[in-house]
Amino acid sequence: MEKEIKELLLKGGVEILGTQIEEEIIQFQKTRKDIDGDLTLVIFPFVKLLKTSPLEAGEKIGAFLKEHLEDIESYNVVSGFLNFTIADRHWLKQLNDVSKTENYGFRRPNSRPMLMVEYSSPNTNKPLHLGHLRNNFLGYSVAEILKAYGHEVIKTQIINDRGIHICKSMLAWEKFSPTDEKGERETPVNTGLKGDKLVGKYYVEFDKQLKKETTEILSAWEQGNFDNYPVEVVAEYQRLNASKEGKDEKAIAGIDAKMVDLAKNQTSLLQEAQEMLVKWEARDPQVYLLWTTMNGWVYDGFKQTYDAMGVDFDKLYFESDTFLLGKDIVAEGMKSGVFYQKEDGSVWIDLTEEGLDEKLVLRSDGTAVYMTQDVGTAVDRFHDYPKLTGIIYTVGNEQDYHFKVLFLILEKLGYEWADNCHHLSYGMVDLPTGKMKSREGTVVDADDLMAEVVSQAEEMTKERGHIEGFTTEEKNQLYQLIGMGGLKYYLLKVDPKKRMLFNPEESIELNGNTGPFIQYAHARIKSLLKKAGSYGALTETGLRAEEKEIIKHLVTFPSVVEEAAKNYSPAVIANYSYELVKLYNHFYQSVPILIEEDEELKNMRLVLSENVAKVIKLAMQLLGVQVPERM
RNA sequence: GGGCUCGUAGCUCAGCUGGAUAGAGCACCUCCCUUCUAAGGAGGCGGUCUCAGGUUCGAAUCCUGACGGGCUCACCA
Repeated sequence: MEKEIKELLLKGGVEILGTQIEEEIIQFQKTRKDIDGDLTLVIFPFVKLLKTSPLEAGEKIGAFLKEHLEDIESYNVVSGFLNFTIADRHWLKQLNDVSKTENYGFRRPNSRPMLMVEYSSPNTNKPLHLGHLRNNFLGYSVAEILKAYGHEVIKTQIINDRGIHICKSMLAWEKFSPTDEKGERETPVNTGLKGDKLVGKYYVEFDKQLKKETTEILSAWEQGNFDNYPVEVVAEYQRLNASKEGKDEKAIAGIDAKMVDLAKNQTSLLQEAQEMLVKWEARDPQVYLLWTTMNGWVYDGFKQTYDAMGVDFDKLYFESDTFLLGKDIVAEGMKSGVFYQKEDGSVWIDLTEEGLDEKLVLRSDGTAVYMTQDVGTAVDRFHDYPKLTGIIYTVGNEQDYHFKVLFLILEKLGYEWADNCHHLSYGMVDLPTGKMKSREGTVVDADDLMAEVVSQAEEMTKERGHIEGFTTEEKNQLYQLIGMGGLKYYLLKVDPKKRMLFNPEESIELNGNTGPFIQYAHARIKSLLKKAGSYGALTETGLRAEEKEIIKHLVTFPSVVEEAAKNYSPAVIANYSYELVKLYNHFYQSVPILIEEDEELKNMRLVLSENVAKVIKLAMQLLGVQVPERM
């Protein structure tokens, strides 16, 4: 309808208004609830053009449109707004269109260019936590949204499986894991622990032991005991110590931190970890075996968590395979003058013209930094997928600067796809008690949280569900579906870029703007349709305001999908769904359906209900939320 | 200090490229289950859209500045 009006105005502008109409001044909006009409055209922009009063201009335009469009039944002009009332048959036709289209709102698959969505990308030393849940749900959902918008999408993650931190947990396991009667150290099998949890435990253990050894060294130094330490370290310590003289508290704290670092580097533990890294890089068989084994544990553990989350990947990248990438690109970039070398051999890029800093891309010893790898990995991916046109990185907003620099470097290197790379930056998830801090043990573990939410769903369902005749398995599936649906919806309904508060109690709430609220509406419609049995097709009937409102909202779904895709925002979908369900619930409560005696009206209401259920299901699919037939 | 980002009801959040009297949920208070699933619906209470300027017929929305929160500015990853 909007399109038709727009075309008509563009074409007929000169004829009725005596002047050409520019497309930008044609602005539609929803008609206010308390005013008659289904669609509103804003008149103000025309006023200037016509040099008449808003009322006069509105009347003129209204009369013209009514004359040419038969679906416009009437119009009125209220203080600069032209409100149209549109014929019921128009809305019924729209409903019919929705009804005939199976995946309503979705574009033809693979009708748009290929994109890659990277998400999750965890550190193998740390079990997944609440923050990862937001990351995973977001990444997965955005991938689904982009698919629905027609893009071909590759879901991927890069697994951070190498580096000094990995050696830390390996070393701690070798040194501190108790052995059982068979002489075996702890494994997921003999402890019953999830692999990622077991490895995480030793990573924590490493830190604990490291801290202990560091403190010992520091206290030895304080007592003047410097045996066995390199002279330059001792000298540095004494220099730092002397520099404390006359400084304020803050400065002293800074110096203390430096002294801690100094001592830390002298610990046998850290030195052993570094030796291990060197061995790993040299592919030492023993270290490599240990590395493979422990990583295997982690992957098994992560797999369980991913399954519970309901996310998946089309392709995995491992940092151990990619950490050397990018160095040759730097070499090329040096030739073309994008990078430059300092006297000590380190390589940099100057981004000061862009308002950023100088950024290191190769250390003076020639080794790569994070940025180098990221450049290499990106280029590598475009080799792996020749059809690829862009990458979306789902990474927390603490890396905003990093990605800004990364994209700028890629652009300067002349990759035309750099423009299509996007950092899907999301805010941290806070707890009511404040920030999550692993040191303070305030991290919310992903597995624990999911289990909690599912058991909560079980409790609620037992209390008020309609699940007579369900098998145990069906019941468990339902609990899973409701619990996870609630959690996903809770984390996705907020604009990704905003920092959000995670309130454990609210996350398992079922009233209001929640997953179960939406799921419930779906189940209720399904139950209604089941009771109705078969029913006829749409015929020309009158429409109540409640029905018209639903249809109006239904038909915006395609543009909502588009908006969500363009903004990489599942929140847009969530809010749309919530609005739809509210409209439907209102209708359901105030309009008889099955007991309606007029068959045509009953049919129409059933078709309407069916399509609301359909769109709810499609929208929830985009969030990775499943909807039940009964609950 | 520089850069980025956020600031809307007691709390958690919507408000798209400027449009009519700023919306939901939670919490609190009233009502509604012999009509189809009440995990629902109807209503009430609650706002100087952080502040100050500016642009405009018109600003929560755009611009500038201030204030407040967060992130970031490593030869760490």
